Amino acid sequence: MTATATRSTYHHGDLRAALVAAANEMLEQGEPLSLRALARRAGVSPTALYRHFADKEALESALAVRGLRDLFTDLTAGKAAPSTPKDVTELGVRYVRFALRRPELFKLMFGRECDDQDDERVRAAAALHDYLAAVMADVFPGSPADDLATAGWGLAHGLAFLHLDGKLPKDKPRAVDRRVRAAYAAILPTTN
Amino acid sequence: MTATATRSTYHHGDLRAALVAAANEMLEQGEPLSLRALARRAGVSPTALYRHFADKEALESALAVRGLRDLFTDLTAGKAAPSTPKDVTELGVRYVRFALRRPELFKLMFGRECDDQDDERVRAAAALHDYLAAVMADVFPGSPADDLATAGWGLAHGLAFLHLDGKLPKDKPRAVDRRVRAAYAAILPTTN
DNA sequence: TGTACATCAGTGAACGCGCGTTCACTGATGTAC
DNA sequence: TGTACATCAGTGAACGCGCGTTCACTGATGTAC
Repeated sequence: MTATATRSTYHHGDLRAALVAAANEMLEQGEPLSLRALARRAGVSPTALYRHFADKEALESALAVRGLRDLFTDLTAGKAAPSTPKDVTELGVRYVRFALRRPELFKLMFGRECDDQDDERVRAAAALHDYLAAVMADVFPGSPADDLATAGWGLAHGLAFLHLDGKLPKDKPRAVDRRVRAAYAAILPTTN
Repeated sequence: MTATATRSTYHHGDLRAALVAAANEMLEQGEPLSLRALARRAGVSPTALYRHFADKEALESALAVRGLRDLFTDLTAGKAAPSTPKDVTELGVRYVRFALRRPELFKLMFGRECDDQDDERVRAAAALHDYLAAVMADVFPGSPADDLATAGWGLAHGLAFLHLDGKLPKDKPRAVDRRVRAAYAAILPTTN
């Protein structure tokens, strides 16, 4: 199933999957995404990509969808539904961790106007947003859930980008976690 | 004093200032910054820029410094020192407005690892950060001012980018203001 | 006041680069009879 | 079971693009005597 399975055949086997995997590797290593570089990494001619993606934007959209789903999974995995302000804080911590672990993917997902023609992408983004709003409504009943969700998301997003772009120090992951927790603690209602 | 004052002379008069102004125009119009496009807009050969800036990064740094100072001015202008949570909220509103009014400049200032060799730039960024921390210490005495400043900044920054990148609707400026206010109101301690 | 000359601020052509994309193609695969 | 042929998934060369930057240059300016 891996890229090596059908190695040395002219036909690749599952080039599309291999391309997505290679693109993710590049993004995780902080390399900017270029089709030519991607083809090089996948050991294939630049033209071959066009068998599987209409153009660069289509590839990026596919990656963004995958990223949105991964983020959603990261946020929801392994925990019961968040029910306390502390749980909300941990959501923020995970959000920032994701951004720092996969910086270029994160920028690809969020750091540009997105292609709203892509249904899958719209749905993946909406799922994320709805989930956050639902959590907030649960944790802070009575408050306007939408405003809280916007605030909670905005804070996580801002902290993520400030770290990503070197405006807050990101050298030590533990220190980043601590800073995120402190920020949420300083600000969330009923937390202190 | 404007670019037209010494028009049609071989020597420009004040090309450096004209370049910075033209670059600001480009950024405000959402055009990506390229030296060649900038030269075109300034009506000058691409080589001429190198009389005034060592390279592209130097130009960008100069623009970022200017942007940081403008933002600082925007935040502090026309008001007494902020003293209430409401004042803090207005700071956030102004921050987001700045980002939406000058999107490319904002991304230039914040949306990348910056050149910390540039003393002016480091100082301008520090001034901003110190100011926010001081305001927070004033408005919320007793709370850990640094954490609050990080949170307040992070929230403004996140809301700015979410709007900028189309994750929150930015069509109507008034609606954006309202959304920012609501987010701060939902979250700031002692505000509600 | 006029001239010689250094300096300064531009020009125009050219460089090499990596990019996304298109073109005409060919080798491998699968299917119908 | 074997063969003919359509289809599919790649290749390799080439396109035009805008970019940042360098080079050798020239026209304008200012200064010393």
